[in-house]
Amino acid sequence: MLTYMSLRIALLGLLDATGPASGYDLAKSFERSLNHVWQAGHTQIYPELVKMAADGLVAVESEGARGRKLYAITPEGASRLRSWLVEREPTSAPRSEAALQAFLLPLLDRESAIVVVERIRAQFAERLAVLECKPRDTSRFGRYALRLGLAQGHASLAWADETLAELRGPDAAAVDDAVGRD
Amino acid sequence: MLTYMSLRIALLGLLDATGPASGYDLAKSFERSLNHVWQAGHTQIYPELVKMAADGLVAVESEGARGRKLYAITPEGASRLRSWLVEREPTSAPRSEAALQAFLLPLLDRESAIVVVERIRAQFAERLAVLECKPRDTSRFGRYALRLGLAQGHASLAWADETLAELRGPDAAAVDDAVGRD
DNA sequence: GCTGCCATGTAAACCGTTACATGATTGG
DNA sequence: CCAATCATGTAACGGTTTACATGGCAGC
Repeated sequence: MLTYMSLRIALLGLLDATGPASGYDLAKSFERSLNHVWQAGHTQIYPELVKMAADGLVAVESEGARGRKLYAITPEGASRLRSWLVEREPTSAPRSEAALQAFLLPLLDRESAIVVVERIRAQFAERLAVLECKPRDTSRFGRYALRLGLAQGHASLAWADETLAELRGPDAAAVDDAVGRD
Repeated sequence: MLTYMSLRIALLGLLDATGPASGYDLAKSFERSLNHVWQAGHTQIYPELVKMAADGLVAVESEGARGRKLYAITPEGASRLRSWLVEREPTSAPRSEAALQAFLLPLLDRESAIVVVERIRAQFAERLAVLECKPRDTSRFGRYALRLGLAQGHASLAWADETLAELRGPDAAAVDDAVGRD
């Protein structure tokens, strides 16, 4: 019955933190700063802003060129945002294709398993690289989530390296050392 | 256009690994072994099995008492499963309410932030405790995913502890400043 | 004039959750 | 006999993705 409305919260959070913004701006913000935490495209954002305006959580502050509409958070919206943050017990619905592949690894022969783990590792590494490019100090907003992402990313990479070492076996250890990781 | 069909893969994986099973059995398996990797309830599983049978990926092997239907994976299904595992580049669509709360922490005053992080920490700890209860050696199936979950869980807990220390610690003034600014 | 980005939206299809619904069997 | 568990399903709703669609403005 309960709808979680996390998309609303994310939008309210961005509006509260960075001031009035258009749907377009918010979509960009999702791409830039929130993509490792929550995802949403403009096709989800535009209708949601309309509904949120109807519910009094945001208001159109001004309309600019090219039909650009600037939304601002209302006191009601700011209040709801803080209530959610303090009261909401976070739920986790893990759905990770990488973890699913890891789960099913024993179905494969050793060679194939190594290929799969290498690909998973590459993806973890890429994700981590993206996070490590982000400024850690300048934007204070989102820095806790950034650190959480970094911690999880490093742990995931370490898992991939351990798993590869195990799959390649003790004989391969010497080769590993000589060639280096990755 | 492409649907990822990860639910199908998960079902095929379980059928391949543990032999023929009913929808009910599969729902239990999800709860028991796959819940930290992929989630699905019986209302999703039953219709999906019917569609998979129509597509020739599984077949009803026998019907037992109480209308119990035993599904078995077909050679076609096993082949598709392995192709997916070897070829599929895993995609991640992160949607974590805990991370969202972490992201928005700077909106709160120090006291509230501590309460929120404590709750997040408790949930990470609970998740980890569940994983640590699972047998690590007996069932080799799923053990790689289990280790991945443990690694990520420990990293998440460490993040919570560090964050709490920072929020409570002598640097806490910096957080207050950050909240006050802008 | 063309390319690319700004800026907004709608509609259909798909995936997942919640609620509803039914009946058989086992153990106390 | 009653409760719990086994066992299967359907329907409605809501959230997400993909595809479609439009037009303004800026720089080359």
